Amino acid sequence: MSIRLYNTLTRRKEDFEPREPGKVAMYVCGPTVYNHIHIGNGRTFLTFDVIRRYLIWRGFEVRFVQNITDVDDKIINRANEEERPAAEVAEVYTAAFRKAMEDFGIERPTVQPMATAMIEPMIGMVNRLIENGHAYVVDGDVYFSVRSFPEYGKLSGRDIDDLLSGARVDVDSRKQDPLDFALWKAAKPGEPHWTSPWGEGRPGWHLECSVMSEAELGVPFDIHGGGSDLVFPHHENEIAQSEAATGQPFARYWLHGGMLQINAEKMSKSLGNFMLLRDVLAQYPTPVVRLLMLQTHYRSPLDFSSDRLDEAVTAYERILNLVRNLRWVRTAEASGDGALESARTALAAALEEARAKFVSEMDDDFNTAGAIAGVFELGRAANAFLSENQSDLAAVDRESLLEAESLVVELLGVLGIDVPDADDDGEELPPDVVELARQLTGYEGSDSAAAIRALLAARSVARTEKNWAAADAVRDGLLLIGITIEDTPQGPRVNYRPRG
RNA sequence: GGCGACGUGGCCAAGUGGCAAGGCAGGGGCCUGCAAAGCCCUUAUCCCCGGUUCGAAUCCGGGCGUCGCCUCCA
Repeated sequence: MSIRLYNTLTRRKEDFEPREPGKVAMYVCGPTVYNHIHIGNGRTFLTFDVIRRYLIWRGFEVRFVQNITDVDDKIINRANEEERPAAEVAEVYTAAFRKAMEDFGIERPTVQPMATAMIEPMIGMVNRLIENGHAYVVDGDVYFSVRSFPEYGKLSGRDIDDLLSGARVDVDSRKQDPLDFALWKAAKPGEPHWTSPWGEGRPGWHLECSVMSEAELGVPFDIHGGGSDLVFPHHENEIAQSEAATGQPFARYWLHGGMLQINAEKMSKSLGNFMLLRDVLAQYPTPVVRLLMLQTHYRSPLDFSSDRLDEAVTAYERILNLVRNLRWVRTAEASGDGALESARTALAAALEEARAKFVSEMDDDFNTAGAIAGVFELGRAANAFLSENQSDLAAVDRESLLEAESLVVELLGVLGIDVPDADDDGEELPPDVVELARQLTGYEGSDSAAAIRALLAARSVARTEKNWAAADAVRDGLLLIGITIEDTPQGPRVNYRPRG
C-alpha cells in the first residue's frame, strides 16, 4: 500500500510518488520573525513535523527545508514600534522561534535558510523574470505581472477577473494590473536595504520561498506545506514566480493545514485573540499539547481551549498509566501458569492490528486521529490482559506485555508524543521520603531508596495487622510528595511523578 | 458579492457506499480493607427535505447553519 495524500492543487487524494524513489524533498513555509509564534503557527509546524517523522519511519530519506523570513514589512513596523534596528528584532524572534520549536518537540529542519542570506539568488530570480517578460520595473520597485502567467489562480481555484471584482485589492496606478505583486521593493529611508540593479531595496514577500526551495531542493520538489491561509496569495504567487522563472513545475504535492480556532473563530495575529505557543507550553506538557492537536485531522479546523487541554491531560495520563503498568511486569513475578492460550492469541492479534491500523491510518493522508485511536485500542487490550492474568503471569506473557509496551512507545514516538523512559521509575525519589520514613518508621539513614523500602515494609505489616490507619498514613504521606502506591496481587506498585 | 470547507452521542473527534473508531464527561458493575490503576456494561432517527442505489453518515439536488480565503496572516 502506498501513502495517499490530499493535494490542494488537484483537490484530490493522490498516491504519493516522490520524484526519486525513497527520497522526499519537502519545503514548509517558516515564520516571519516579528513576534513570538502563536499556537496556530505551532499547530502547522507540528503537522509537518509529524508528516516528516512518519515518512522517515516509513523508510524515506527526507530533506526538509524551512525558511526564516528575517526581512519584511512587519519586522520593520515592529522595529519602529520598539525603536530598535530591524535586524535586532529579527534576531530576537528567530532565537525565540527556535526555542519554541525545540520545546514543542519539533525536529530541526535539514536546512533552515535566512532570507537575508539569500539576497543574491533572489535578485537573480527577479532578473530572470524581467528578462523573460514576467516582471517590470517601476521607480525602483519590481512587480510580477500576473497576466503574463496564464495559469495564475490554479492552486487557489480563482480566476483573475473574479478576484478583481472582489474590489478589495489595493489600487496602485503604477501597477499594470491591481493583482500584480512586488518582487522587489525600493527602500525608504531608514529601512534595511541591499544593492540591486533597480536601486537600493529589499525583497518582496513570496520571493524567499521560491528561491530557497529551488536552491536547496531543486524543482519540482515533492511536498510543499503551510497553513491553509497561505494558499492565496502566498503560495499562488510562489507558483507564478517559480514556474515563470524556471519553466518547470514548482511543487508536486501541496499540503495545507487547517486553522486553529478559539471560540470557533480563527486565531490570528491581526485579530489579537492569539495565544502564544510558549505560554501554552509553560502550562501544559508538550506531549499533552501534541496529543490534543493530533486527535484532530490536520486539515480540519481545531478549536482550542483550556477545557480541551485539560481533557488531553487525562487522556495522556491514560497513556502514562498504561506504559507504567506494562513496564511494571518487568519486576513482577512471572512464574505462574500463564494466561489461557486464547487470551494470549488475542493479545498477539491486538499487537498486530495496532501496528497495521497505525500504518493504514497514517498512509491515508496522515490520519493521526485514527492512528491514535488504534494505540488506545491496543492499550485496552493490554490492560485487559494484564488485569485478568496479573496474578498468574508466565514468562511468555510478560514478554508479550513488554512488546505491547514498546509498540505503544514506538508508535507514539512517530507522532513525537514522548513517554518518559523506563529507567526514570524509582530513581530520583524526592528527599522528603527520608524524612517521612523517619517520622513513620524510625528510619535513620539518608538513602531515599532504603527509606521507601522501610515505608513499604511498615505498611505491609500494618495491613497484615489490619491497622488501616497506619497503612494509610504511609500511602497518604507518600502521595503528598508525589509518590503513589497501588496495591496489586503481586505487591505494591510504586510510582513517582514529579510535579504530580 | 466571488471561491472553498464543514455540520457525526452530553463535549471533542475518526470514518467518502455494506454491522457508526477513539478520547473526555455521566450512569451501573467487577477488583480493593478503603483507595488508585484497570476491566466489563451503558448513551447516536450521523442538521433538514428530496433523489440515485439491493444498500447512503458517505454519492447527487435543494434548504438551513457555522467557518475559512478573497487584505498581513500558519
